[in-house]
Amino acid sequence: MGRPAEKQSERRQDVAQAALRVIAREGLERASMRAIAAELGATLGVLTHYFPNKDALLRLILETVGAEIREAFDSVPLRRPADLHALIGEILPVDGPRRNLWKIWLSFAVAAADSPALAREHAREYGELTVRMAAALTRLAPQLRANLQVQAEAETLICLMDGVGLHGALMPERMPPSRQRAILKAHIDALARKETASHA
Amino acid sequence: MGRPAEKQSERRQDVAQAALRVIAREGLERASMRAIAAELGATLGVLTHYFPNKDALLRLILETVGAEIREAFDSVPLRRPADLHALIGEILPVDGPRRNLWKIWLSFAVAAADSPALAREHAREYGELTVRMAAALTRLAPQLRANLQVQAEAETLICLMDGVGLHGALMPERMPPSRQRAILKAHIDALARKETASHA
DNA sequence: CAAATTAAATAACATCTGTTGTGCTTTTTT
DNA sequence: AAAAAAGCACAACAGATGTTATTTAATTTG
Repeated sequence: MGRPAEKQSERRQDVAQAALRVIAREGLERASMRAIAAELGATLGVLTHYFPNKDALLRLILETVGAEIREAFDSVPLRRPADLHALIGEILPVDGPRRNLWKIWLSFAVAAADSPALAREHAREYGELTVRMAAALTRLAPQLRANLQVQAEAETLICLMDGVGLHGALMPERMPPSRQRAILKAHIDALARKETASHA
Repeated sequence: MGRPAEKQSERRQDVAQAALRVIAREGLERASMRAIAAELGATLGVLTHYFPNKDALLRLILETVGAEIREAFDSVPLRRPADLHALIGEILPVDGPRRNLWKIWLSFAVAAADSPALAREHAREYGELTVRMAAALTRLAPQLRANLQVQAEAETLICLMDGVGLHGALMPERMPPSRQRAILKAHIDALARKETASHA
């Protein structure tokens, strides 16, 4: 009863999936209504029937991508600090599908800068990711550095992932999967290193 | 004599600056030829006279932004590790102009994913940044961690900056300047901490 | 089975896009 | 001063875009 509870009549998702394929293949700016309809093997009528306008369609796509990222996050059980390696391996753009997901995600991030509606949705998704990351670090806290600031480290980790993901998705030659993993492994290992009590 | 040495007849730069203002204000996708011409207080004739097509104009803009970022990089003398704080303060999206620069930069990063011409220019700029960062760390090496891998740490630092910059530029409420600086300060301080000899 | 709702195709719209061509004015060159 | 070139405005183009009817077919409801 909390949320609007719009009915998601399957076909809406078909449209969203077709749109995702177009965006992944040709970019967000070339994902026109007609291109999406063609990808679906249908006509504009379908799109206009299920969505009041293009913005509504784009919002559903953003939500869909956000859900996929959240699922990837939740699919990894976090018991030991080393499990964070599996988590980042599940999320980073290490293969075609994941590169596409990142590409789309970043497209929306940029587009959201000029669209309040998208920006709201986008900020919400990031909020959920941060909460998840902070929860993960809290759960692992006993096995991490003693004086670790969970909230701050969660944000840092997300920023580092976004930076590596940005390079990995948009410049794969310069930032191949091996280097993506190496960078985040080094950072995570530093979190798990209990000996040093920092400078203070 | 190394580079093509195209003459940059001032007016070309005027066009580029007008385009930059439009992109900063309304986003890359809404930066049409006509919008740029209007911003310049002229007509389409000016643009078509100085540029063979829109792509050439966009490439000049990307190059201009890259030059600004490089200048910011070079404006900070790096003698002590703490100077890195000043460097990141000079580059990160901590105020309006710099947020705009990042927004434009990220727009091009995403657009480059579907435009080979832009991608080449973009990769070149990133190459130069990485070289600069690696050179900076090499210069500071004697005052940093003993077993520090310069190239790897330079890439990590750039990724972290890009991640923080992405959040700072596109979601300023969630990533204000203070937090941007805090995140990078923590990372840089860890590089400068000489005591710990790591795990090996 | 009839009526009503849903699904989808088709066509038309006004607007915006990058590009091209033409002509006028100013500046530079010879 | 004559000739040439550069700078730029203006108009027109073909095509794409989101949106809005209008119609026809399929499905559900009574």
